[in-house]
Amino acid sequence: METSMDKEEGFDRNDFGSEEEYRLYCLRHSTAHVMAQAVQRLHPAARLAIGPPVEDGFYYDIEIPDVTLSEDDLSAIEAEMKKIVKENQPFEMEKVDRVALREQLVAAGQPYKVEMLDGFDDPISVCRNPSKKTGETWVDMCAGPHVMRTGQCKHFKLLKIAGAYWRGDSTRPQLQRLYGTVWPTREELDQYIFRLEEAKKRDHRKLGQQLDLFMFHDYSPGCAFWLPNGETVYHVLADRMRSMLLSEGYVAVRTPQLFDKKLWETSGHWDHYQENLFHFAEGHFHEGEEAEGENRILGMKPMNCPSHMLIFGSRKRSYRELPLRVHDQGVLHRNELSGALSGLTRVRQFSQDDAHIFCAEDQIADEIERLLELVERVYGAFGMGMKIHLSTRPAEKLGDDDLWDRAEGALREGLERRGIDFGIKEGDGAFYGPKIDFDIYDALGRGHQCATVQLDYQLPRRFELSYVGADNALHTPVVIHRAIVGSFERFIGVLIEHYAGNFPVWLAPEQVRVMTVSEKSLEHGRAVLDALRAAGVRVTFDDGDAKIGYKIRECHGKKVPYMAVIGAKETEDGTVAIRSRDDGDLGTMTVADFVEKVRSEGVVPF
RNA sequence: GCCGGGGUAGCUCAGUCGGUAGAGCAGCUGAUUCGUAAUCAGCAGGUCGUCGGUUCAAGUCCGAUCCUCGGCUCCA
Repeated sequence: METSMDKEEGFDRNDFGSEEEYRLYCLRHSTAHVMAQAVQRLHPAARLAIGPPVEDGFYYDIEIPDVTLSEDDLSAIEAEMKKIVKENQPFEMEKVDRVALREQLVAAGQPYKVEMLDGFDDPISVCRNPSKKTGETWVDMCAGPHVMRTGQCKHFKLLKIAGAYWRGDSTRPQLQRLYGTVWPTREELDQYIFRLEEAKKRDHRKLGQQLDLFMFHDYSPGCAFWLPNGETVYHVLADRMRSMLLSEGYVAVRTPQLFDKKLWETSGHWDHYQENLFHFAEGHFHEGEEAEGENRILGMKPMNCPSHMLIFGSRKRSYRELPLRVHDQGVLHRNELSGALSGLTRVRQFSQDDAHIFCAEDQIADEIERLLELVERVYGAFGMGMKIHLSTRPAEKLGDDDLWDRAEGALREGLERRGIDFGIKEGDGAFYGPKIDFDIYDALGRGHQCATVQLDYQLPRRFELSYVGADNALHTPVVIHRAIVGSFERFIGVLIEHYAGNFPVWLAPEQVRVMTVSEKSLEHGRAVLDALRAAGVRVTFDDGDAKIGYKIRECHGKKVPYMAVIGAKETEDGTVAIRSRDDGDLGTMTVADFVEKVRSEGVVPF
C-alpha cells in the first residue's frame, strides 16, 4: 500500500512500531476523511472536530446542527463513502497560511477546526480531496499522513455511533462520534468482522445467563448476584488466591465496611474521591427527614488501604515485622456513574485479591521480584500473556526527585532481576508513587488491566505510620498496593470470555454430569454419582427420562467438562462411558479411573 | 451524569396504519425407557419496565422515570 509519507515533513516513521502499523495508521486516518466527506455531502452543515485512527479502525467526531444520526443512517453514509472511494480522489497535502485558513474555517462554520487551529503551532496544513467526477474539492485541516488515493480505503465498514464530548470535557458540547473499521484487504476486513462476532458470542453477560453464573436486578444496579454456579467459580478462585498468598508469607485480615468520614479525610479520599464514595449520616431518621443533631457521616470503603493503615498504626511496629504483607478480600463499594456500569467489568460492588505490603525502602526490589513471580505464575496458569510497563513520575507529584529516583530504581531493579522485558510509560505513574502496569491478553488477543503494583510513599505519612529500625530510630514504612487478579468480578468476566464459558475442570462449577440411558440404569448411575461425590467432585445427576442424545445436547449447552453415560453395559461391568466436552467420546473406563482423572484435572494449576 | 439505541412469557424474539397479545425453546402433565448434540401429545404461562397524558380505543403516539446496551466521562 502506498502512502504519502515521502511528500511530507514533520512525520517520523519511527514514531510507529513497524511499517505495517504506519500503513494501517495512514489507511485508517484517511478513511476517517472519507467518512467525514461523505457526512458533509449528506449534511453540508456538518461541523467537523477530530478524526483519529484508533485500534482496529477510526472515528470522527461530528456535530450536525438539528440532526441526530442513528445507526440506521450508517448505511447511507457507507453508500456515499463507496462513491468517494470509487472516485479515487488523491490526498493532496498543502501548507497554508493560518490567517487565511482561519478566515475560511470561520466562513465555513467550522468552530471546532478554528479552535484547534488556534492551539496549533505552524506549519498549518490542509488535505485536499479533489474529485474529477464532481469537480469539487473537499478540504480538511489536517497534518496527515494519508494513503495516496481514496481508492485504497475500499475495505471499510461503519460500526457504531455514540456521543462524545468535545475534547472529552463534559462541560463542552456533545458531538456525534462515528466509529468505523478499515483494512488493507477484503479478507482482513472479513476476519475482523468475524472476530467481532466471536467476541459477541463469548460476551460474559450472555454466557453468565446461559450458564447460570450470575444475575443482576433493577433493585441493585451494578451489583452482581452470584448464582450457585458462579459462586462456585468465585469461591474456587478467591480461596486459591488466599491460600497461595498465605503460603507466600502474607497474613489475612477482615476489616469494616463503614468508616467515619474522618478516615477518608485522613486518607485523602474525601478530597479526591468523594463522588465515588457511598456515604450517609449516622442516626435514625426517615426519608426526607433531616438527621437530628450532630450526626457523623459514614462512608462505605472503596478500597482497603486505609483500614490496613489503621491496623499497622494500632501498635508499635518493629523493623523485624517487615515486610508485613496484609491480605484482605473485603467487599468494596464504589459509586460509579450509572451510565458507566457494564456487566461484571464495571460494577459498584466487588472484592479483590487485595494486599498492602508494608516494608522498608531497601526491601522494595525484593518484594517486587516476588510479586512479579506470582503474577507470572497465576497468568501463566490461565494461558494468558502479558505486557508490562513501568509508569514513572507524573508532572504533578508529591515528593522530591531524589525519592522518585529511588522508587523508580527499586521497581526497575525488581523487573530486571526477573529478566522481564518491560516498556516505560513516562509520566503515567500516580502522584504518590510509580507503578507497574500489566496488560493481560486473553484468548482473543484483547487486553485487560487486572494486576496492579503501586508504590506509595504518601499514605503511610498521612497516617503517621512508623516502625522502630535496627538503629532504634523511627522510620516511615513504604506501602506497596498490589493485586494480582484485581477485582474477582471483573476477572471472572474476563475468564468467562477467555474460555468462552468452557472452564477447565478445576474451575468448572459442574465438573461431571452423570446421565442414564434408561431407567434400568438408575441404580448404577446413583452409585457412580455417590463415588464421585465422595471424592469431592462437583457432580450432578441427570436421571430424567429423556433420550441420551437430548441429555448430551443439554449438557453441552451448559459446557460441563465431562459426561458420564450409564447404560446397560456400564451397569453390567460396573464402568462408566465418558464423553468429554472438548474431545468427544473417550470410551469406557472404571469408576475409580474416572474419579482419579477428574481429581487430577481438578487440581488448581498455580 | 451526558448523547444515542433497547425493555413484550423463565430465555430468544415477532407484533403492519392506534382496533381482542404471538412463536420457538424452557416449564408442567401424560405417553415413551430409548446408547452419544433436540421422542410425541396436551396444558399452563403476560398489568407489553414503571408512572402519567392524548384518544371511543395505546404494546404501538406524547411526557417523565427506572434499568440495560454502545460510547463519552470517571477510575486521586
